[in-house]
This record gives sequence, C-alpha cells and structure tokens, in this order.
Amino acid sequence: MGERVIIDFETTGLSAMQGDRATEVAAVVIDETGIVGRFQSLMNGGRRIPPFVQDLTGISNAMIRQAPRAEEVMRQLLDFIAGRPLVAHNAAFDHGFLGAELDRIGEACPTGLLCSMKVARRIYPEAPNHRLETLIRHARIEATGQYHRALADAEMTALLWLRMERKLQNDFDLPEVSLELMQRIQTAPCKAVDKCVASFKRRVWPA
DNA sequence: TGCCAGGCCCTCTTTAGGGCCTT
Repeated sequence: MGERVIIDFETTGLSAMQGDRATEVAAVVIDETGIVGRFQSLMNGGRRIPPFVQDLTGISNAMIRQAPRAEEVMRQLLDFIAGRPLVAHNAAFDHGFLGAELDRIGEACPTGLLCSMKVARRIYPEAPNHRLETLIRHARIEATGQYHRALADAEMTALLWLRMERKLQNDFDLPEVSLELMQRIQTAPCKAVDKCVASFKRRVWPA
C-alpha cells in the first residue's frame, strides 16, 4: 500500500455548517514502515472559542489570535496532502471542516475519506466504546501526546490505523491490505466483516 | 457541564427512536 495521510482538526465547535471554524489542523503521512511525515499548525479563522472547548483542547483565544490565517494554513495543508488518500477518526466530522475551510479559499475538497472509527467498530467490536482514546488503550498502543490536540490525535489515529491493517493481515492471512479493502470493510455490515474480507480475498488472490 | 449537527448503527426496527462519535 502506498502512502496515506491521517488528518485531524480541532475546531470551535461541532458544526462547520453553523459557522464553527477550525482552530488547529494536523496531518501525518504513513507508509508500511510507520509515520514518515508530519504537519501541524494552529489557524485563525476569526471565530471565538467557547470556554468549554478551550478547556477541552487547551487551545485558547489568545493562541489563535497569534496564529496564521486559516486561508494560509489550508493552502499549506493542501500542499502537504499532495493528493494522497485521507483517513480520519469519525471522518464525517473532519471532512465537514476540511470542505468548509477549503471552500473559503475556492479549493475543491478531496473525496473518499476513510474513517478509522467505522473500521474500528468492525475490527474491534468488543472494545468498550470507539472513542480514539479508548481504542488506543484497547489496542495497547502507547499514547504519543495530549488528546484533543491535532498532532497527537492524528499520530494516534495513524498508529491505530496501522495496527488495524496489521491485525487484518494476520487474522485473514492476507498478502497485503489495500485501501480498497479498508474501504470495503468500513461499509460492510458490522456483523459480516469476516464474509466481506473472505470474499475480497477470493477475488484478489484466487486459489 | 453539556447543549448545539449529522451520519451511522443497533434494536424492544423497518410507518422509529436513541446512543455514539467528533469539538
């Protein structure tokens, strides 16, 4: 499998559609060897961060006032992504902010984001829940930093993604795990993952 | 502190409701 980029946004709230803005973004590149590239920046979108979210993330309005403009950061992010496939934890959330911020600078939003939460619900159905923090503990991955900061969350999502790929490869004795297989898994019925992988394996590597 | 949204997923479902997950 080639390189993939894991992205994570911190924001002023939950809804880009209702005017919330990104406050920080991070992206990490992975290949079969692990994390091979990192991008992180605070970003100023001109919207105040509510106290609850400041407490959650540790990102204050003072920090944002000194940050580069959102438009500038999004152009840097696009350059960093460079057209590679994207992954995020609860991808619908990050995709919403990615699209909204790119729309503000007249750029098209990449499509087809893969979702580590959807895949995790199928690979680790026994986990207590499927929050990033819980999955990191469940998969016995060492935390790389403070949760709810973009770079740490992107790094930990990356390590979780790599771990899930490896688990699939081992559990199903696959020569490799492709993006197409991950895409199929995340849309398969939760109780039919084994059937989905077996069908894929028969088609791609016929006996 | 937890609501705000939206899509997914499960079930005591499908003519629906509620929990999960992201900030």
